[in-house]
Amino acid sequence: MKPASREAYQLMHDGSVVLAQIEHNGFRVSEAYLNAAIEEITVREAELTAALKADVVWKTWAKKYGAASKLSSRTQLGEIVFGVMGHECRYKTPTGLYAAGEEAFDHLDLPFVRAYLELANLQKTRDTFLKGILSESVNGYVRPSFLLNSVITYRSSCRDPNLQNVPARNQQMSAYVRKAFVARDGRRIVETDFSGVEVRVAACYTKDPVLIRYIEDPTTDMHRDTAMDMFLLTKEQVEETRKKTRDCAKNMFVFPQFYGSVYFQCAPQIWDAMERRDFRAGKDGIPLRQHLAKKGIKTLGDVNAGADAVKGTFVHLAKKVEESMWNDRFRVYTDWKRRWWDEYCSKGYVHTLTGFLSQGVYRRNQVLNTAIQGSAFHCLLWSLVRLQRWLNKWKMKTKIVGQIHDSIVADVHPDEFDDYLAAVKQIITVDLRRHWDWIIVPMEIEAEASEVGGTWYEKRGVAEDENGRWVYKNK
DNA sequence: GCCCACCGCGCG
DNA sequence: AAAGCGCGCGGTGGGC
Repeated sequence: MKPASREAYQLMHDGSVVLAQIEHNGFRVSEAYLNAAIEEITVREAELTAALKADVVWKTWAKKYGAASKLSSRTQLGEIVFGVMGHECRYKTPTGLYAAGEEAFDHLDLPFVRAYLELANLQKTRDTFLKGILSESVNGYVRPSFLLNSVITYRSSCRDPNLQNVPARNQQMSAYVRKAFVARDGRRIVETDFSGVEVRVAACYTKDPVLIRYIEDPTTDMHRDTAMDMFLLTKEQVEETRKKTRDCAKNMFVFPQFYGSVYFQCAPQIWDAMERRDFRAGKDGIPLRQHLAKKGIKTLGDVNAGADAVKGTFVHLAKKVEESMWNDRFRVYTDWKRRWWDEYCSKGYVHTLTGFLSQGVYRRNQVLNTAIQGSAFHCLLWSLVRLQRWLNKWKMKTKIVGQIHDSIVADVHPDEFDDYLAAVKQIITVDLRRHWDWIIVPMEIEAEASEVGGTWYEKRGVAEDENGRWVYKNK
């Protein structure tokens, strides 16, 4: 860890102080709720376990492992499904075992495995999250440790409990866990996020004009454009199926590509998602795989090592999309990647825009990512320091209770609600840009809030009305 | 009983 | 041929 400028050191110092304040504040949790939820899952676990053990697959399992049979063993699951039952194995672990994570079964349609994964998900919910939070609760508050000195990119980490991996994407999991986090009496949970801060910071490093345009012009959308290329759809067809096609392009292609993934890794997951989640060519369109078939793309194609992408396969299309993304659309970004990597190779280190030194042995993708990830977090950290000082200055009742890489969670007093959100907005969209002149794109926030006395699960989007009041968005 | 590497999976 | 960034946590399986 090396803050290489006085300013960088100051940020670590001030950041440590504000994170300590957040730890001291603590996040309120409901122990009664946690106990009830744990109990509920345990009942469902028994039912699901019984159903699995009545399945014919379990007979096969017992034949192979006998008394050593263990339903919770992924190693055994992989051996049964791929080894004994002989289903096609697409992924191996680095040590040569059958990979048995969820994506290893994406191409299969086995009821036993579906039920197995549902059970595993419930157990994760209970054992990692609900029990983990409960065991850290003291008098109804958890006080996680935020670390600023442990992460290679100069981000923070969080532990005991980790507030930075609380379920959000899966509805059931999210509901189970986030309902445990409650506002203090008479307060509202408020969460404010930087929108797309890593992409914005990447634009600051690379100065790619196309990326900057995507950020500045709200009528453009790089994920939509990528979905059009990837699925051979019109803009309207993508918009009509936005939640599926556009978000798939975003999460399974664009983001992985920014992290340094490659087409033959992205393609299989997208190909499976298309079928599994019933993607269509427009609102009342035909299934996407049929649509692609009409355009001459009938199969996934060979994604194994050394395979050539054959024309007329989806892998080939993904390869073309990748080439146009990096050689054409984001040409300047690509040039930056080459220069950044060359600089690291010749000097053995790089400096971040926020004044930190990244030195050590890195792979290419790590070097390209480290500075961007760190600087993006430093935008949040600097804002957090400013926000806490503002709360102190005006002796506000509101307390910051957590931080999740690019978002701030607070227990906000209703009297302070509008002022608090106005302050966050001012700090992030105006003050931050004044403080760092390397920020050459706008910064924006999104805000969500619960009702008074609500939970972290109940938060809904809020926006500023013409009178400066922050109200719930449509419905 | 403890330690450790590996794996899978939650988040940004 | 290539092989997605950064974390924390719990379980398995092997070893002592």
